[in-house]
Amino acid sequence: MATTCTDYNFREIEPFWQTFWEKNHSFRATADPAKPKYYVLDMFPYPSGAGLHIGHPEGYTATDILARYKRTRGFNVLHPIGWDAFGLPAEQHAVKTGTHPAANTQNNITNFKRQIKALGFSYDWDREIDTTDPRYFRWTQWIFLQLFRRGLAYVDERPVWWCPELRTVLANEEVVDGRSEVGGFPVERRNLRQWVLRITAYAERLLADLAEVDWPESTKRMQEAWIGRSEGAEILFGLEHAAGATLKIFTTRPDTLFGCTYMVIAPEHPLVATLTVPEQKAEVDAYRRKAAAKSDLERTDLAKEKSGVFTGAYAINPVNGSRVPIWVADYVVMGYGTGAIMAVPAHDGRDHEFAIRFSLPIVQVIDSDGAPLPYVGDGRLINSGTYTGLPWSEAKQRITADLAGRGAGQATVNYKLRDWLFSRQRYWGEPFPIVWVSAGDYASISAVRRDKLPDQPVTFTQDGATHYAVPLPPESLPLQLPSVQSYLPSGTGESPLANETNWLELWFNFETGAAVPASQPKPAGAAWVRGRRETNTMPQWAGSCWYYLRFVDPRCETAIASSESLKYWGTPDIYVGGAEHAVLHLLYARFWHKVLFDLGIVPTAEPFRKLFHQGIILGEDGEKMSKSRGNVVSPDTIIESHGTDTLRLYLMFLGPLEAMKPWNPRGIEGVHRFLQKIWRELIALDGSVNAKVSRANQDSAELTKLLHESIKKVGEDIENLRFNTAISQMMILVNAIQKAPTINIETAQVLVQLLAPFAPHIAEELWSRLGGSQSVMLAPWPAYQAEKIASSEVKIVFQVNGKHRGDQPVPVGTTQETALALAKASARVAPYIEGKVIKRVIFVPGKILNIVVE
RNA sequence: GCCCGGGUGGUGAAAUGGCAGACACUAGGGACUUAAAAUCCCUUGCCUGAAAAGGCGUGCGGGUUCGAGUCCCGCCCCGGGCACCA
Repeated sequence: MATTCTDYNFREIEPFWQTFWEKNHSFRATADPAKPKYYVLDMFPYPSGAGLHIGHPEGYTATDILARYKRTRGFNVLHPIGWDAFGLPAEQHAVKTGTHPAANTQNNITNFKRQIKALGFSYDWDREIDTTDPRYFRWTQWIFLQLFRRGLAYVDERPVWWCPELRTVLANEEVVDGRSEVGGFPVERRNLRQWVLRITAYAERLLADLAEVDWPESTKRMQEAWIGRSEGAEILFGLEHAAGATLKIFTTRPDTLFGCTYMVIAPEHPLVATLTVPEQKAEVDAYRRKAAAKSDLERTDLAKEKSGVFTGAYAINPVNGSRVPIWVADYVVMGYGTGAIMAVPAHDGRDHEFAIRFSLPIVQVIDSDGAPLPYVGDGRLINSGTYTGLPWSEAKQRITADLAGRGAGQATVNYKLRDWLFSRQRYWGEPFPIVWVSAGDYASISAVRRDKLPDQPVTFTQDGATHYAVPLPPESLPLQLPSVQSYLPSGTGESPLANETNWLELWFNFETGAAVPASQPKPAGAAWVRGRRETNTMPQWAGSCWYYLRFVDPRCETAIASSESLKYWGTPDIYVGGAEHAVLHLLYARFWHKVLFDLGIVPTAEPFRKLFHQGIILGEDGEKMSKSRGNVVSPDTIIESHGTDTLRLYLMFLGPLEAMKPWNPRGIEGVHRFLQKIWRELIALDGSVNAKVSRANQDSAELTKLLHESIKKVGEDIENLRFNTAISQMMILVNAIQKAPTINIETAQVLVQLLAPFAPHIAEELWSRLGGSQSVMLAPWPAYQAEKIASSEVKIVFQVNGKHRGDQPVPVGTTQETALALAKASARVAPYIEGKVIKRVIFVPGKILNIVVE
């Protein structure tokens, strides 16, 4: 059972074995309680029109090696793949060509599938999923409804990029230098009604549980920074002009409260209008307008010079009653803390810069031990009334506690993490399973379906009318996308779905989810209400937030996956993908997973126990691969010229998996030659087994030792994802086999087994020709024998004062005395110790003897 | 500015604190060949030397250690991420 070629003809061998695997369903994963499971997950690709990028096969080859290796170690391996297929490019293509995004997406998937199959990955294709398939996004919508029911989804006005010329909302990547990518028209920020997910409710757990996962430290640090927990205090400042009114600020430095000489509120702060005195109104309004017109980019660009205006109002410092001027400045942002700060110019760089610029007083309250201001270090308090003399950490607690006692403040924890903007004004995404109804209808629905609704109704108000969000009954899912006339946004800021009146405006049965266009008469029955569908769609993240759960039971029609499947397969044992997802995808997925955990649906609190990032492969020029640079390498080209086994091996031999490394086409020849050499050593010119390979042959002790060392090293390296050194070891073994006049056939078979996870096609072919039964994939991984590796002799290195002065083979177990005697007798060592006093001898048995002399 | 990585031959890279440069690539020389390709052998960090051998060498400067690419301190450079976060 092999091909008939006589030389290493990868063009014949590779398709042959790919067909074999496909016919035999070699990689189908079936739950088997008798076997331990191992779930290897790749970050599933977005099927772009450009096809596979060389970065895809890098990570996918790594996981494929691991998956194939684990199978031979007796694990029941789940290694699935699918498509993250909603998203902007397909929509843009649809706008341009008028073809349905689904058609374009299917074309791209077909192409991706062809490319991925050509790489010979051991995916279980029976589990293929596609996030745009209604049978899949039915459950994405279902999870949304769980979030909605638990009060974790709400509606709010949020700023988005708006292009007046195109009359459409733009994504960040569609805005280049303040202009639309298409057409180059100016863009502006505009508030639109958006769905928002309350990820901040999980901030504490998302942070704490990072301690439980085996992830790269850098990724954990990035998530920590993104969550941005800081402890401090909220402090209420009284307002001079309005008795009883207060201004709430957040600070991490309540210990510096006596050094507060002014306050700053964000331009968007709701109190700006009421605080500002009439004389300052014009100036403040002008400043606010200017700040609002600025993009985030401009606002940070202008950060070099602080700007701001005085409101004319004063606050009262709760700790000492001093009168503090209130300013408006855009270096304070509304989205963090309370949108207002107490400024302590002596101990904060930004406040200091601002105080200098506007000649505001600077009062030092922490002893800097002579260091210049601004001083942000620790120290004892000065100029701080009864707190003077306290160490700062103690002062923080005392001042906060004292303020709390008087109702003027409290200890708080703040997060940089914001709630997640979860809607897009686009066509090509999951529709929200939500219908908006009137207050009256909501009340009647609430009377009978209370358990399906959140504790607090989700509402928005427009043109004086308040709309209430009602979920579709889960049994009525999926809510499919209607076909539309145009994929262009409606022009009002709503998605193209807003133009589909018959889909949008409806009579809605809240018991069954049934819908009838509003243009038709209202059907009979108490459960029918007048509604309008949500026109937003979900972002691409939605589908990728839970796909790893669907893989365990991809065809389940009663749940996201059956509880038995979730129990057996659980979550991925290893997850491999790019570091570009370090924050967003990996944080969003953790959030959803925790919600599902709280619902009792998944058995663990964390989705990805072990995570690994493959490094980026750069172009030959050392730059990031990109179309515009023209340095993109396609896997197809290499497969055509050298075969996929060579490509796989080369990708892994380039360097450590996690490293960023440039593509170097010359190196491909090296690994290709390695495969040809293996073929030549094992197979004769006529295609039969080479005469030097026989069951009758006895391997030399050295070759036997090397073989067992190689079994050990290759296995260990695969477990640790150090594929480059595993390949080096195989090269060393093959070089030795080449030099041996004859080898035992079992040695050849073991070599083929070691090679199989890396270069599976040639391995299958050789295995078959060497007389192996069925597939090399079914042969258990060879075991090494420790006693075959142990040798009776070791080389001991002689050093004098740490410098290498020769070496000598000695029997294992040689004592320090014997070694020292040998060293003294050595012609190379002797001159360095002659006439010198030996101060000390360092002896590492079997390794090194270091003689320290005067 | 802050937070992560990283800096080793002509190149990609190896190296539990213990012989720096494994394994490859490139280049040079040789064998085989009418010739070329393929294949095989030798050389390939720098300096001195015919050789044996010796000296120097892992971005720079210090330190710890019998011994440092590896650990510590201070710099420089490159890459990535975040950034007025109170």
